[in-house]
Amino acid sequence: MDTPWLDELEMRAWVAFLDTSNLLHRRIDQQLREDGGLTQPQYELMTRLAEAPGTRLRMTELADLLVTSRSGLTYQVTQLEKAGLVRREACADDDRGVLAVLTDTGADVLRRTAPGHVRVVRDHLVDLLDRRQLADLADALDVARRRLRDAGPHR
Amino acid sequence: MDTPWLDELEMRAWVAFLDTSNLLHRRIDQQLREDGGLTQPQYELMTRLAEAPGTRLRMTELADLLVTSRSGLTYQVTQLEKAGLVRREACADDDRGVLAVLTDTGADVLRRTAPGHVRVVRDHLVDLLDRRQLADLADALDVARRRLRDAGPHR
DNA sequence: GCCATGTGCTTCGAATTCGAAGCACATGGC
DNA sequence: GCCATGTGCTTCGAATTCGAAGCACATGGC
Repeated sequence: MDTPWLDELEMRAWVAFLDTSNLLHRRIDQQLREDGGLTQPQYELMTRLAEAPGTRLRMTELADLLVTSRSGLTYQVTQLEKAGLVRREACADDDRGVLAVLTDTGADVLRRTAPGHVRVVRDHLVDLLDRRQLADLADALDVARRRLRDAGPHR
Repeated sequence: MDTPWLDELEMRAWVAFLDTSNLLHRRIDQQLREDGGLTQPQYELMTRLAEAPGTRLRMTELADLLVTSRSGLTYQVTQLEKAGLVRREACADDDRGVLAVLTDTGADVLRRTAPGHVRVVRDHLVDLLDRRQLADLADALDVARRRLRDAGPHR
């Protein structure tokens, strides 16, 4: 069970990943706050709903997509519901189930907020890389994502 | 000020980055919790101290390295101080300054915890990529990191 | 149909996070 | 030297996070 320590290159990649992820997260948070209204978790939640067929998803599916805890999702959906951006709907197939649905107001807010958000993502990551780098990044991280998802669908 | 939306490749890279970063973060958290004792922010904090000359850093420097808020850092250092893993020291040059110092106990705990942590990082990211991919990843994210750090040293 | 077990979501309390305000010392212009 | 302003860190209260426990319905064996 002896695990070799990270060598220089590995460490460089890992620390760069960690730092960039932290910094980007913080920057996005800041932009969204200034832009008013939404927090980062809320924005991501609504985005996933917007992309889903019928702009609605089961709570559990949504939690998995967002990589968040179920209780955390309950809280955020409740917040967004109070703000009128999302509503809950009973699930037809399963009486225990709950669907989170993006409201029209929610879709509007998302449309207004998106450009600023994309601007940040472009300025600090996407536009800094050429096509090949983007493709490589996507490929590399896809592998990791698949591994992570396979290893632990259990929460 | 019209910002082009992300095209398919850009979106793929961005979502892969977001997901991988969330998943990895969660996995690491889980491993550290099971391994007992430390949380992820605490582990990272102690690692940065361990790497620093004299295993000590000014609070502000540490906060910047960790990409966390100053108040958040105060809290975590206090926790670690209670646990005897870190201690505070007055700063010689500046009476306002505080140094966080890794204690011997802290270094021991870190040594015991590190292998399991590296194992997770290897299993879910580093070992999935070949040398070229690692180098490309490090390069790409270095560019982003530099941009993020330049754009906002202000908190 | 009954019941043991599983699943989906929420509630709960404790821990952690944040930014704004506060406090103490540092710095530089005069 | 005095004072206006800056900087380093902590305190504060409010918001958010989590996992464990709780509750309701679902499922499948018999």
